[in-house]
Amino acid sequence: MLSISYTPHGRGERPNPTLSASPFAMPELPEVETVRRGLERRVLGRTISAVQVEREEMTRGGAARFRSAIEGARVSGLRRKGKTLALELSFHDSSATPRAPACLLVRLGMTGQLVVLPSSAAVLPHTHVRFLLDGGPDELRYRDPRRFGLLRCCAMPEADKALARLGPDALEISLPEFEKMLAGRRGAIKSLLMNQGAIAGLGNIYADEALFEAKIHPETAAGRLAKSSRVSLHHAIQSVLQKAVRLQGTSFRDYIDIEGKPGAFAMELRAYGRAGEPCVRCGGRIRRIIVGGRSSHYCPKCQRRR
DNA sequence: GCAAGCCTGACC
DNA sequence: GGTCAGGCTTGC
Repeated sequence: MLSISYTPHGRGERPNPTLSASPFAMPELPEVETVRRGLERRVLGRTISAVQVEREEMTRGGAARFRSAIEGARVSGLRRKGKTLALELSFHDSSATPRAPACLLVRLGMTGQLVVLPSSAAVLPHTHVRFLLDGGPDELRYRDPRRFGLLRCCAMPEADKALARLGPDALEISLPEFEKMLAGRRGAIKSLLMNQGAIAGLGNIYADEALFEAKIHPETAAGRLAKSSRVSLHHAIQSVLQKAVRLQGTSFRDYIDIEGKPGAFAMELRAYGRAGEPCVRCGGRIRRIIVGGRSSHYCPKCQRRR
């Protein structure tokens, strides 16, 4: 089994105790970055010779249009902003009507997976689109049991516009940008971190982890964070995401290796999903509350409200 | 019935 | 600029 990408459940890896409550690790920025790197190795520079749409509504705008917009394209670039992947498509056909560069935007939602497999491999349930590469022998498949994901093929300017609607990437945002983003915001910091238009890439899991690292209560008004808290939160976001990018890379390698090492998926979550457990820092009890309609996990003792 | 990410619409 | 609720889907 050759998977170029992030897949929540590999074959042969042991379930990770810290994730046992929620079997699917949601694709947030680190998982999407892992997918991007995998695609860079396996798909960049290759030509999508045919597209097979198994489920029309995944393509927005219709299967026929989707197919004709992509077939014959070479994957000339792979970008990521936040949790959105952009496959840049170029055409070098000799036809009378040359086609302008286009872009395939992919959002994995909750359970989306992009996988490169031999075309002969069994097609798993919930596989919605298959992209045949260079006329075979393998293909890129999009699979998404819950179908919260999005595939959209559009012209380049339109794709840029869509990406511009996202806030700065959470791995790239500078401290001044981050502070500007916080300024004047009266809502809960947790909600703001999950607002993709403000900062792109954080989901529920890493938002909780970053707030835990920075010792900030999730309901703190974003614009009222002290300078020291702004600095430590900015730093926590970067370090939590960087660590996760490293670990997902590891999990990916172990996934293709059937003998994957135990703990391959061990993203050590210190707050998320640990309600009722002792805080690893102070021994307090991790609490779960709802902030902005989302479950939030924090330590009431070391993440004090201010 | 709940959880996830993201959208939309209602409302202040 | 905010919040809140509802809807989508599936597996636990």
